[in-house]
Amino acid sequence: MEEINEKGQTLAQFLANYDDSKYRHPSNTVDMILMTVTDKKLKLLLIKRKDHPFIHQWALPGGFIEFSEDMEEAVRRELSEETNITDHTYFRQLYTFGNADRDPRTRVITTMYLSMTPEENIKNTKAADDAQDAKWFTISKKVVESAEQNRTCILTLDDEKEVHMEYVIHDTAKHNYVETRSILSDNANAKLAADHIKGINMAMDMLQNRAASTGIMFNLLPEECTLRQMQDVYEAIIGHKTDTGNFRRDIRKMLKETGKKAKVSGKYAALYRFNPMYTYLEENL
Amino acid sequence: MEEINEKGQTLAQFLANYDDSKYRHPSNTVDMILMTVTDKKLKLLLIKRKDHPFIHQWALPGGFIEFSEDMEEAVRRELSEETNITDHTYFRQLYTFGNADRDPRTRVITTMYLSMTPEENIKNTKAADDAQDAKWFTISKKVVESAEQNRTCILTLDDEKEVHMEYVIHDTAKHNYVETRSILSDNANAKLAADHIKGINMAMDMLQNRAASTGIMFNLLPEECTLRQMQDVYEAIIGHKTDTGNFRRDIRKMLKETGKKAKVSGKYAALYRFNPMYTYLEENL
DNA sequence: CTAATAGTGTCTGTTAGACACTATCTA
DNA sequence: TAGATAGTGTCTAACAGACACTATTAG
Repeated sequence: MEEINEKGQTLAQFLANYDDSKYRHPSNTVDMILMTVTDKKLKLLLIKRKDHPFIHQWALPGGFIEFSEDMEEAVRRELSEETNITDHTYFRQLYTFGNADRDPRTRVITTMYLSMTPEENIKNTKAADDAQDAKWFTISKKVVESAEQNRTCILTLDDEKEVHMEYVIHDTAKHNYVETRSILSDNANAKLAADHIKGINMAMDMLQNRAASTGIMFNLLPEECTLRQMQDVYEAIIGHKTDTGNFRRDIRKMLKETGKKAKVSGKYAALYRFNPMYTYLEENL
Repeated sequence: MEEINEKGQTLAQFLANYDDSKYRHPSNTVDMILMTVTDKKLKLLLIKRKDHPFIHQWALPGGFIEFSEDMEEAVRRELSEETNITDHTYFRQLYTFGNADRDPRTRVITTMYLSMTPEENIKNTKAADDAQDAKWFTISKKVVESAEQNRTCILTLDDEKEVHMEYVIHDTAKHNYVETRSILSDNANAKLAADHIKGINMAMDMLQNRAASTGIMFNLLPEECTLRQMQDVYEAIIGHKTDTGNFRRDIRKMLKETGKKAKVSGKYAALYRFNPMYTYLEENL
């Protein structure tokens, strides 16, 4: 039985008359916060823009969503355009930024995705069409001051050669939300395009928060790895050293033994793999 | 100093030549998951669509984002269009759904917001232009089976008269993500439009997860309330009874005393208010 | 030998679940 | 009086932080 609306139209008739060209529409993009760990340091991929707007500023890789393309398809396409990353890379939606004035070209609504991959998966990183350069930056976020309703953190992005970006992040607890302000620090010699610092900050919050209680960090590790490798990645995420005994005691709950051993700096260390049963803890927003 | 791109253009010149009309653009909407608690039950506002597509189906209130309007402005506008809700209503972004085929009219990318308000704030709920009806549904999500890598829940939406919607939600833990499937149950006599069940399910997950560890539930309570009122709201969210002694012991950490007392069913009970210092725990995604 | 890393054991204070209990008011 | 709700106290097992410890290998 075909349903009919108040004008007596069937769905097919309604769609035939539907016209969305009367209104101007925003552009939609996906941006990727792509992380890996190399040399025991957490890294973020940034590109240097070669055109307006935000010319010569560092930005998250990303691009427009095509009209008939799912958002996840757009993310996968961008991932393979920017790097030679395989299809199995982990990514998850983080947040959608859509302030009316966030891009001077037109209204741009961007959905940011957090993506992670082990070092071994990154074959080469090419600078895409819109980029002058693409670089992996060491990223860290550290709390410098914490009071009852305020917290101050320093988020740094450093290429360990010439580029150093540093933001002071102030969080203030209001009645039912947390207000976050990000200020470019004086010792920075470059800056991030648009509102990208907001997404990067949210990604760091999420990662640091979930590192201990979920298996999220295993997306930065090879399938089989030693406890020491795990602890190195964990410490790269949270930004400080942690107790080895406690770390091992707690992480074991998430692991399966492989029976294999690998030689790591002299001694033979046991290899473990993540027990996917623990993916469960991650599910919740 | 004015920056110049490879074509020798300043930003102003670049923008003057920028034209986004060559590509067809998606439409962008905001949808609201608006909850309250009445009669010790968690409620969700749904509207019955009066036109194609999804005609006569129950849907989340929402609408198109105007070209020059911030997303949060669109949410506030929709909130006041659907209800007489004041400006102080809590809302937070949940997720953006943008599958290419999710709406038969055109490509529609929708960002869902979870919004909560105490019962007292809802003066009247009007059916908007696009709606035949607007109703508050009792919502609950309960786990019915839980194994190592699988979980089955039942999510019900019931108007306690004639409409009963029921979905079976299957979660399966994969290597690094959780796959969720939602199936309309046989005992349902109505259904939700488009993919709205997905957002509602995510909202319930988030609420249930954060109810114990954050102050999120205080958005459903008047500023000053008794411990019993809090426990009622908490139980409405998680869907089952909880131990009164333990609940009181734990919730006290988040409260400030007011010194006032209110008469609740005979006895005088102390009134408390939420200590916003605890907003902090909520911040993290 | 020392330095570095793999890996273990233990003590302690805090927390979460279970449950038993008293007090006060209404019907 | 019974029944409901306000509000408290206690026992226990699990957990998290701090820290001391052994074992093996490279240089």
